[in-house]
Amino acid sequence: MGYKCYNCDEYVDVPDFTESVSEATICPNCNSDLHLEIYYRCTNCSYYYCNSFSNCPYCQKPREERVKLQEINYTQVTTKGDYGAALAFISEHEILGLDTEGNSLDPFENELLLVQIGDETHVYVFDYHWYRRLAKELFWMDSWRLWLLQNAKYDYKVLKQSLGVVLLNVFDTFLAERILTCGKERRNSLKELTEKYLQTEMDKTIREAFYTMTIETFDQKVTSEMLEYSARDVQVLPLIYRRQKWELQNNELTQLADLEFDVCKVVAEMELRGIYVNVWAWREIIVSCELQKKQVVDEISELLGGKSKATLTFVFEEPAINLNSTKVLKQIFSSFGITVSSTGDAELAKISHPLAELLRKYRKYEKQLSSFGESFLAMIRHETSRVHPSFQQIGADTGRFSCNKPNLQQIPVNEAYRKCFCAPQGRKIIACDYSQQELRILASLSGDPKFIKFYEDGVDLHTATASMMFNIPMEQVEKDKHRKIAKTINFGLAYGQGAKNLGETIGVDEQEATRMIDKYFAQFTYIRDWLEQAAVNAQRNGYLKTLLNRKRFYEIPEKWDRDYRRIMSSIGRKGKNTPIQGIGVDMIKMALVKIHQRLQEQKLDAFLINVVHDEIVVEASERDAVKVGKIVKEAMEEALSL
DNA sequence: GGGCCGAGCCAC
DNA sequence: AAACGTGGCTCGGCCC
Repeated sequence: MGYKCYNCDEYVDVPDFTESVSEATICPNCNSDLHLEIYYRCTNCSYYYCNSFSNCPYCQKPREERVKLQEINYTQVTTKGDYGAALAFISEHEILGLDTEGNSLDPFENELLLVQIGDETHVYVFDYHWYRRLAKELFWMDSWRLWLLQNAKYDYKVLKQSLGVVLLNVFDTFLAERILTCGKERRNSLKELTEKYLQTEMDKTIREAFYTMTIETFDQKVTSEMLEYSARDVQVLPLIYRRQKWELQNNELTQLADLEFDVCKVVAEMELRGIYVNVWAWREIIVSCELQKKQVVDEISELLGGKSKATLTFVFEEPAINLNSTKVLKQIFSSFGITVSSTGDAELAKISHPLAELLRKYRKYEKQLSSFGESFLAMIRHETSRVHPSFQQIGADTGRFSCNKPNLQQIPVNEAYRKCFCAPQGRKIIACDYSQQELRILASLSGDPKFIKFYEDGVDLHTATASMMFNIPMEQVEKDKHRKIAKTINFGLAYGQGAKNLGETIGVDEQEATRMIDKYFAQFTYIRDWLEQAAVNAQRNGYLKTLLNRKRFYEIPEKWDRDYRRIMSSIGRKGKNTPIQGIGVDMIKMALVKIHQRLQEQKLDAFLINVVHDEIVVEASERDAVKVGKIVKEAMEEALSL
């Protein structure tokens, strides 16, 4: 690939001119910047080229000029005439941008101030005088209309919460961009999308003015500038949509995008519903934790008190020593003549000193009290008496959800905590998870006949693996010896775990662990080969795909990078894991959509409340619980075949 | 006093 | 030298 310097017309050869090129290259002739980030993609042959060509260098098709934003053309609906014109305009268009403005990002506190609807030619802005009427008279759920939104989850929640309106077909430019660039730097804001696709600057600071307003002060405070910028947010949506749609089609990602857009609505509903927490039971855990923590702290004080002031001066400094500080802990250990590189649990376990043991206990209670203590309860909303977490639908680059405020995907497995997530009076919780989902995916992807047979025969997988590895009959497999090793390897597999780490987990040296791994792979050659091939593909191609074509990019370092080997081996491990995790994601997301649809179709008193990677949680009335359980099970099983 | 980052630890 | 994938939360500690 080559291009001309825009300054001196020198022709420069550049190895790979791709979408991801962002840094400017210097022209060897005149030293001016070549601005590689300005690129065009041929609409005929998909070839990328820079702005020094007026025709595609590959197929000669004339360059398609960048979309120029027209002057913003908007109407604030203030009269019946405006309203009528707006409704007529909307009913004529099957693809429309949609956005809302309010005074809070929290849908429970948000006061809806504006609803903007339109396309690149015209935007109608509805304020509180009109949007309620609009909500009644506009058929939002028209199945023939596609709503374009940036971060549809938010507006879906706001519209449902404020106006009781539900959107049917959505295209989310935020999610579309995430799908197109997964693994690359995240630049998904409307401002960044506008810069990328439309080469236009967008000022988002005006938005902040809405946060200072209420419906009462709206009429006095609103300015034409604010209206104009709210309209601008909608104007750009159809333009961005067209380019993203084209990119999605080219990458065979349309099906995946449609799935994610469906999931988006499910997630919005899930966040609005929230999940019930038994506050009383939760507080019981806190109280018992505090008691036990106090005991441990007392024991530690006693232990440290025995040291003389001379060697432990820092211990007696005010305020009392901070056991949460790793710096202080290291000092304390050194005063006992123990040097530690880390104060993590694995290190502490190796130290045979009463302090280490006490600290491990202290850590446990401290973690429970800080992350899962009163701060968790503070997130319960008084409006619903439930916690309403925020799910990031493609939070991880593998496609997995992430979750925060609170993160319901990291509740301790401890029964006491899990029991707190119960159903309110007269309702039931239904939770289903895939059994050994990722291992089964690996078995299927690799096609390993021995592994698959284990599953078909329904034997205990880890025992069978051990029997095969050590060449002994199943009956002779010892649980704490052979099976434990097999189980650890099975789980470490999908992550690309190495000998050193395996050795530490099962308590043997690195050499011995290497032998174990060799024995394992000697039996399961298909798995060995598949994992190796996945790693190579990731390193060679710079991306990997799942069965639904979900694509994750890897940034391949330059060969001369001094971290080249480290980064490449990391990409290899990610490559082994990504298809496995990613296919798990495809499955659970398909199941979510199916469950949501069927619960609605059958008008059951039930709704989704949580999803934890391979587990789906539904809350249902006692009356419908059995039916709902069946639906969840069936939907999850159907997704298995993808 | 807020932003940022690493350490440590919770989950799958 | 590191060598286990994907996240979020809280804390200490450093910087401005």
